Amino acid sequence: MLGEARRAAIVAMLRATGSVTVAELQAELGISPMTARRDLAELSRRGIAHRTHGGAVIPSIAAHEDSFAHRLEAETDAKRLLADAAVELLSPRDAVFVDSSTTGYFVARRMLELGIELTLITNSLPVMQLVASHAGPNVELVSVGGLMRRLTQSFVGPHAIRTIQGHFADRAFVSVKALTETGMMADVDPLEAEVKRSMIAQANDPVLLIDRSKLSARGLNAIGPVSDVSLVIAHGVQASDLRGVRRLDVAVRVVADKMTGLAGAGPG
Amino acid sequence: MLGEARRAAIVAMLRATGSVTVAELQAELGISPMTARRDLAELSRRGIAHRTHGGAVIPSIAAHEDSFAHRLEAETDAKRLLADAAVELLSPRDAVFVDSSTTGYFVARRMLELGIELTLITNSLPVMQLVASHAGPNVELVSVGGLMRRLTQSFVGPHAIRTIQGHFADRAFVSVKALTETGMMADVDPLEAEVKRSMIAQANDPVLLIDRSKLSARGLNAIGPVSDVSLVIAHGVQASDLRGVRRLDVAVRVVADKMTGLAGAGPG
DNA sequence: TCTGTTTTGATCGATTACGAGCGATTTTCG
DNA sequence: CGAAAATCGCTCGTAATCGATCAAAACAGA
Repeated sequence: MLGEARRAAIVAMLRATGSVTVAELQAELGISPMTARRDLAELSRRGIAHRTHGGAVIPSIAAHEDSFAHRLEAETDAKRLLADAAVELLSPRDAVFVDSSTTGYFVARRMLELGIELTLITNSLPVMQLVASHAGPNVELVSVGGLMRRLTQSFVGPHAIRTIQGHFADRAFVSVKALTETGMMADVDPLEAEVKRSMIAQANDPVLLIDRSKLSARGLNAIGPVSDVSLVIAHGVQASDLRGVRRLDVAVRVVADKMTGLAGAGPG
Repeated sequence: MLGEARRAAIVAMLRATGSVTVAELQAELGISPMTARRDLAELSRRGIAHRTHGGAVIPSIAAHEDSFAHRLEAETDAKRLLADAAVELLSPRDAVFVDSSTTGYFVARRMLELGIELTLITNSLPVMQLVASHAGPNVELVSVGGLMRRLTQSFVGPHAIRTIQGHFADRAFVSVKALTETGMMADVDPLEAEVKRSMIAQANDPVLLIDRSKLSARGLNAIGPVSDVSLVIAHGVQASDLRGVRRLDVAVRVVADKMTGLAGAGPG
């Protein structure tokens, strides 16, 4: 039996029941456990199967990879540091845009912890929940309306844009999926990209927050040149990663881990 | 059984009933209590489940226990009956306004329980949370934006109005604080009243849901005559209470408690 | 046939999942 | 409020699984 045909059979079994075990493959296809593992590894690499101990499941079962809850777990320290740096910029009674990134969620949480009096404008449902349940009475919340995106728990679309354009804010805290070498900000979802673009446009001092994980991903939908923001706060990136930012002469602040040195490279 | 498949099964049980216990998992899946606990801990880490003593619940239910439970506990039976009657009016693919009343919350929950495919347009944060965590993929959610009112966990103001006016819906389910003898609907908060008025205006078949508790209160801010809605569904009211409604010749359906005979037919 | 490449199978130390024991904690109930 | 019951989760032993590595087999081209 040809390798590719065998893998196709494995895919068929996966689709049928939602999962396969190595032992099943051994019995069903007459192959050794090692070959079964190699095939599953290959299918996992292609994104067709999600490898687990003893076998594999179809990705949709374990697809929470990109869900909000799962993203919260990744790079938590970095986001906390970014949030700390971000809230330092705030003054009482500021109006602030916060987007639907997990980094934005951390920023909002830090704001509430410090009890700063301000107005929050967001398209993120988790941020709304946060404010509704944890905020003191001196925090105003404005929700951007629109259609809900399940994956990111956020609201997008024309109504969201119109509401954003109806507000002027002192600052915006935005995080993007990708930052190219030419200094373009981009995101995977076009509607989400539009929201971020509008927030940046409607804020006096838009701030871009990025950590290392953001630089590898490729975003397809351009948001705009990084020169649209007045400050970039970064964590865990190398100088070469910020080439595009430097080229456009945007102020950068790099936050460092706790004890290892201090923040504040570059103008800013 | 594969670990991930087992956890997927747990998630399915959670979604079906809203909660699971360790003992249930032990019986249903044939696993040890320790494994059940480990799975629940993992799902909790992913944000899919909220751990409790003896088992776990869906996160949003836990969240509501703090903020919303108090109002929800009042007149629960009445609201459930109203909700049952309300969802009977729905057809697949309807677009529906739901306001920020607790009755509206019950209606939304009943819709999701029945898995009806529809588009929900709401200004209620709890309803949004409900849809975000409980709804299947065939439910669309549109959030009305605007300023958050802490007391009712809802969004109001000009941006909310504009978003509502940008939509036409098949139905609207609205509950009001007061219904006068002359047939005027009213509410205590002017902004909230404005939202309800807009929802009624933008729906083909607006429906007013009222229980006895609504008739005693006095609302200061007029919403409009009850003749603006095409149907009133009431519970626990006496004929005299509905004088204003009858005067304006609006269709009324009175839902009765379980076994005591129904007005307007239909299963209660 | 010979030789080089690719695929498959077997070995084995390391890793991981699972279940049982048990003291600590929480809940229930008198 | 105190005691009993249930639940929790830490720890450890066992069993299954994993994947790196190397050898055998299948295959291709000269």
